[in-house]
Amino acid sequence: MFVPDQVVRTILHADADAFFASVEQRDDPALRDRPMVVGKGVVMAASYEARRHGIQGGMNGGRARQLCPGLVAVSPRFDAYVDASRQLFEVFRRHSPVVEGLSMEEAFLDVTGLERILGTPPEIARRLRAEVLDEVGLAVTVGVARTKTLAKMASRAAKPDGVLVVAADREGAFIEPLPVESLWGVGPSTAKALHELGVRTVGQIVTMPVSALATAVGRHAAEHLHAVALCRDARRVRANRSRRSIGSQSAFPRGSRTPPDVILGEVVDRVTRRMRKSSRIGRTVVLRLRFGDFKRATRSRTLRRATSAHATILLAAQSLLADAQPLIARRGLTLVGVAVTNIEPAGTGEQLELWAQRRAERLDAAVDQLRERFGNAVIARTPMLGREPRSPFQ
DNA sequence: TCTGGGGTCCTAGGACCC
DNA sequence: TCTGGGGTCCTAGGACCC
Repeated sequence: MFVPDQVVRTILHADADAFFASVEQRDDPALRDRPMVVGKGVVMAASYEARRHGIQGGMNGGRARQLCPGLVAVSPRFDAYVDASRQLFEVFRRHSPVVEGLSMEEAFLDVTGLERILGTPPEIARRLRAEVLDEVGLAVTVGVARTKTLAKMASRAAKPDGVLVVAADREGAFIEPLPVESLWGVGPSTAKALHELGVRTVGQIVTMPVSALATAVGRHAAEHLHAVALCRDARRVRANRSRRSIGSQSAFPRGSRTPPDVILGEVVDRVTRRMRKSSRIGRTVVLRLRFGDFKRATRSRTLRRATSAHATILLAAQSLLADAQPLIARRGLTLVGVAVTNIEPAGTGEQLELWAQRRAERLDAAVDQLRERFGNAVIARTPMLGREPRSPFQ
């Protein structure tokens, strides 16, 4: 017999405010209380002082300077953000055994049943914020509610540097007046489709039959929207979610002099390095392209077995790029990316392979050093275990 | 002012199998 | 031999998020 989950859960959504920008302001007092952004070409993060001038993430740097002439732009320091993120999650994990990270700077925490150990949810939220500020030096906003969607929207509404608890009997009052585009998961396209139905607020979604919503946004999205607008969202906080893909991409101006296959090599290098570092292998290679008109296309190929070998993944990516050559010749190319999906942890056999690859990399580096010292003529590489790579395709 | 880099999830059609 | 239902896998595209 189906037994519904009757437990009323309490979920926290904790989100560091303007993360990259706040780390920069924390580390450089000269940047504090000033409109500043991280990223010189494109705004990757904007401080709240910059946001007051209308500057947003993703915006072009020139436009941002136009909006705020005194704007300071700094280059990103990813190592510092990775470090801050690690500290942030250490604090999160002290406040709940079930922490689901959504990005470097935000997570859901399931605090159901922790009242006698850690206190009431508002108390947990207050202490979590105080500890992050004290230990990491960053402001975190926390939303508390019964479901993920409500917790996420509560923290959004409480930003910056705030807490919002949505009590079970206040859920409708909180969510219904909000515009549809404030719903987590509703972007420009879905918002437009809803507006065309005359639906502007979350409350209005409830008044629409699901079938009418479905004609505009598809059945699955319609059912999801309807449920979420009624504050029904049974998704649990899931700890230990493993990643589904590892990718990298590189954008360049149209007509760039560097040939695409050179860029492809660099991109594959970054991807396979990260795969090996995290002991993951993957089976599907996805080539991402963006053309001169900024429209996008993907091409993918699934290999016989999962791998993280640079040569295999490069070969697959090169062959996909060759297939797309007619398209590229016609439309021009402005971005090349490679993602590997169907990711799994490397098993014993693959661990050996990874070990061999790392050894080969070290050997290559040693050979390069010798060549530098003694010149090319002296050093000859004998092919090791001279096995020709077989076609990776099915 | 032409728009970075890293991800997730869903859809839909075709191939293939039982 | 034909038809149908149900399932999985692969490929391509799109929406959305930080």
